[in-house]
Amino acid sequence: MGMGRPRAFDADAALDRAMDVFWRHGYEGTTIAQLTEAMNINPPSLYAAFGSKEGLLKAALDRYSEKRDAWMEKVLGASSAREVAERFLMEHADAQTDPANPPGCLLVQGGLACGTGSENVPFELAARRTHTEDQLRDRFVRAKAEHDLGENADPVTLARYLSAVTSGMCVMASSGADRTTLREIAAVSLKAFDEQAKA
Amino acid sequence: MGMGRPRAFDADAALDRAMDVFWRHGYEGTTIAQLTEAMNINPPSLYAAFGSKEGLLKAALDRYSEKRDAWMEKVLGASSAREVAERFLMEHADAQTDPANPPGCLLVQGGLACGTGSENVPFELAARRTHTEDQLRDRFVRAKAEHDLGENADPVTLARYLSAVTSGMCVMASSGADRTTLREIAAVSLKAFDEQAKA
DNA sequence: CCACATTTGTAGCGAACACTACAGATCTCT
DNA sequence: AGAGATCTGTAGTGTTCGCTACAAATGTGG
Repeated sequence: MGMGRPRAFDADAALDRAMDVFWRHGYEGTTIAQLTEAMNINPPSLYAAFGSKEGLLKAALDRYSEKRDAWMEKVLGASSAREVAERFLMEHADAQTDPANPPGCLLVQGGLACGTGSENVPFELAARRTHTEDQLRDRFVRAKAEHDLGENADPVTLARYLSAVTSGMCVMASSGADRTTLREIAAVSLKAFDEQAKA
Repeated sequence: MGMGRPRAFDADAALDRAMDVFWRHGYEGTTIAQLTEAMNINPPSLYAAFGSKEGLLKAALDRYSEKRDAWMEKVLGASSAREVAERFLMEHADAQTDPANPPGCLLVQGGLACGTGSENVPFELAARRTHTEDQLRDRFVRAKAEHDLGENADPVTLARYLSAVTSGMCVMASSGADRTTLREIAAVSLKAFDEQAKA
């Protein structure tokens, strides 16, 4: 008995293309048509190889996790906890703005949705988040004028930092983090503020 | 000439219901059917009052911003920058876990999508984020055993904090934050780590 | 060369989506 | 009371979604 016609595309290369699409548009914002076009295959090939749209996402996440684990090994291999933290944060900043990939991280962006016809919704949301950030910044500008903040403290950076932390808390809250957990994060964040504020 | 039949529902109350649905399922994950059921009206009433699904979201965001502005006024009214930061962070922790609302913040959750049939995708993503957090925690447990971290430093809290910051950076990166901005956030975050680590 | 197994492309399936036509109901104003 | 205006509920519209039936194409083993 024969072994059947061989697959005419490279599954790993196709997965990389799919990962990029999911990363850019989120799981729900991605359509099968976008995926098949990016992967250069037809729907039956996709379903034969990955089972379903969700199966394809999981395969893409597995591939993403492989790269991430290799990267984490480098981070965790630092000789001190302090350097682990520094590498983790800085490498994240670089990875999330790497022009070779869509912005952000697949594990967060995958849950976002920017489907066709509602691309301006994320824009609208971002604008309103920025508004809060601006309010904080203005307050810190005033504080600096009142010598309530150090000479080298930057109101823009402080406001951005607080905004980033609360956005991160959002992500964790949506994953089920409880109030105690979020308060602990807030308490630790405040220490960074104290250090930065007296600069 | 007459003024027409009066509206049979309270627009503000309906808006609150819509806000809850958007908050819980994200914009794209929300269907008109879910909205009309929650608002207790029929599609034509929704479209007559708000124009479109996106128009309804904007109206809900406006209503959300009103409440948020009132809340921010309280925060910004603190007498010192330090207390502004503390209130901002702590009130966020509480607001995002307020059982009266869905978890998180509408301005972030609104961009998420948990449509019917893919509720497990956010779950899958969260599990993989937790994996990274666990790797960090284990590394910090080791660091503590090696007296590389203070006696009172909590590996779980430190790992959670770093995870929250990087998730927040994701949200900002997806809104267009550049590398320099993210590195500044990372640098500030590191100061909190230092303070916490020597505890 | 001939069964057999698997992939590929075309074409289209049922379901769900955002949205609306239409007719009857309910108001205000004269 | 009657005319004009707006809302309400029913029942759809066309489109797009994830997914698949089917037949032709392409491989292997006997």
